[in-house]
Amino acid sequence: MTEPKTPDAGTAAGAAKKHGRDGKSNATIYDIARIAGVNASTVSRALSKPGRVSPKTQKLIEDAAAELNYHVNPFARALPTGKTNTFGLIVADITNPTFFDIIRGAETTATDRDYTLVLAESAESPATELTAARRLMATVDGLILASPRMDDDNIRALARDKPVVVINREVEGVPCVVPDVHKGLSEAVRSLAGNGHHKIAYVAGPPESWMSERRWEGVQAASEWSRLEAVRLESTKPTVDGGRQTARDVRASGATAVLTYNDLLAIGLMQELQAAGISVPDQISIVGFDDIFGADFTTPPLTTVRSPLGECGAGAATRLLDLLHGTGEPAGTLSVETELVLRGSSGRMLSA
Amino acid sequence: MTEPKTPDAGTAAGAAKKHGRDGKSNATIYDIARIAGVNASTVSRALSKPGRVSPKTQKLIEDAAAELNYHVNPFARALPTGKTNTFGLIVADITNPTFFDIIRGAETTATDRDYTLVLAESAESPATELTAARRLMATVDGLILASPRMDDDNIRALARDKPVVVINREVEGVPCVVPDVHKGLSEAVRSLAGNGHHKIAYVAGPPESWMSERRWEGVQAASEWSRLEAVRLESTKPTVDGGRQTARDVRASGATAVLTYNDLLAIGLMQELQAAGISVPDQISIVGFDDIFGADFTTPPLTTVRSPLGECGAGAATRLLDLLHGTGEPAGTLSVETELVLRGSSGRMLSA
DNA sequence: TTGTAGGCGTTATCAG
DNA sequence: CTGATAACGCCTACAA
Repeated sequence: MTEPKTPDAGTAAGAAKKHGRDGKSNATIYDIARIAGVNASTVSRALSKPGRVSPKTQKLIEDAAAELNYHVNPFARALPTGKTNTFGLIVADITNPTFFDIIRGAETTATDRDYTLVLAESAESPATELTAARRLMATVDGLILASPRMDDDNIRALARDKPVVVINREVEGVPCVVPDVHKGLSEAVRSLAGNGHHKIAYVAGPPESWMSERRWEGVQAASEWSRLEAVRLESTKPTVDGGRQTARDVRASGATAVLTYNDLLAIGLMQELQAAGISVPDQISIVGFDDIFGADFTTPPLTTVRSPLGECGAGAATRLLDLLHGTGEPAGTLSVETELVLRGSSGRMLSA
Repeated sequence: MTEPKTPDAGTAAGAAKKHGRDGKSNATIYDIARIAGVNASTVSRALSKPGRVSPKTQKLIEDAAAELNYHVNPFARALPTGKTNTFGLIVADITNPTFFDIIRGAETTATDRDYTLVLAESAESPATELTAARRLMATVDGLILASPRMDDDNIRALARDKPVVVINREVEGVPCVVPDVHKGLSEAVRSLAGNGHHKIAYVAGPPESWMSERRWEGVQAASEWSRLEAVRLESTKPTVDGGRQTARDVRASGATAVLTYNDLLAIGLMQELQAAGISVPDQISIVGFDDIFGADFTTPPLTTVRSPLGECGAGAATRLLDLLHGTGEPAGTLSVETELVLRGSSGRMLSA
């Protein structure tokens, strides 16, 4: 407006240069202190807990900080306090789309509350999981375990160290977020019964899966209530491929409707059945579990019991952050509702 | 063997107790030093760079460390060195399954090489992206940007600070990992031409997407070569829903085959077209891009140009780690191959 | 080979 | 309200 300025006047680089910083290393509270003419500890106070410093020095310091483009060094901060504003999420299998939504939910609420998410996976191995957990424990303020495969004792041991929240499984003494199968499952079974089915099959997931057992129990309970016969079938792995492989057993079982441990199994099963010329749902009804991404891509689109995975991720993160901030229950299970999503893969049998 | 020991003798807790640690705070190199009867700096040496200490003291120290169940404090280590054994990955949209393979690839190679992956997303916003990047820069050794939306200059600025690798986009002076559209796209167009199509449409992605432009160029080039007419259509967002909304324009365009910026668009488009009673591929062929999870769930399964997303993630991570370790080129693009995955959604028109 | 001493950037505890 | 000063746990010259 008046006089020409040097090219970088007023910029952070300019300020840094002006104040003798080499621009490579970052500004520290000492640099700010020097410019603002106060002590470094005052700067620390002003920048961490606002209000404990006089308004004018506060402003002085903030200006200097802005000028230097100052950012706290998280490590230096973590050293005395132990806080990192970071939490870990360990999922059983990054490959499994079930976890996509969980990751998303957790990441979103993390950044919303100014936390950073660190991600790791266990590849379905209890040992790998424990290793990953131990590793993360050193760097994070808390940990979320999604469908953990390690045993309860290990989880409790971790939880003694730092806040831990478990998703998709109940562990005594540890805060958990678990979809309650009851509602969704009874809706599903009732729907099936209403469509004239008498015998249904449940295709189970991995034996280590806590949730698979809960779902089987739910199927049994609901079947009993609706006076249906329920049989249990095993699967090799909870994937599309695993689903394909169960087609044989499903047909042999004589069930006219099948519920699967998860959507992947359902999709594989449906593919295999259709390939064998069996019409879904005219000859057999299929109901999945979770409502993962892509469940509605199939023809017919998959009927499924939706687990609010995103909610679980977000809920667990919220729970953890509350724990970290002193609020929130130290333990207990947060139950989230499941619901039937009725699409095309289930319905009435076509009478031959 | 000789005398009765206390119940927890030999355990970490026992050792900690025996040596006066309260079991809450973690053991430090000083604790080890005391037990091993050496100086803390010797412990530091023994534990970080093996070989710079005599075999016997080395063993002494290692035993003490094991006894105390010692783990380095990453922050304390990071403070003097600046190294965190951590790198960041920022994806444009956690919602988009395209990125899950990338995340998986990066996570896997990260843990393989004993690094930890920190995840963040930009929600397709250049500003959010930059904020996230800045935030991560403070805590990580390097950064991977998957389909970044911010401009080249910002990326280069970040890259001046710490190693940065870009996926799905080319930025001058920054190491990149980019799928080369050429091969896959020419295969696709040739296949279409071979099936008697004369006019094809390209449904573009977001204007900020560098990759969308490359794909359009690729479509044009391949079309020219095969003497096809190519028209470009815009989309609102690169999602299933966005795909549905383009159905109208696609029909109006008069094209008999359409390539889309990504699979999500293709799936949405196919759903909408089929809902309108148009048969795929009998009346119109659809080819997606990427081959995301679920692309083969549709009926007919989606023909698509596969981008090796997992490879990109892994490649970028490897590249980054090499950079971090002094090996590897400082810049230049690593090109990975695309290929046509011929499934059911493309083919010959059914002559009316 | 090993010990000594200083520093990395913040926070916290005291005085003043 | 603000200024010294001592941790926090580890690394790294430098010296012995």
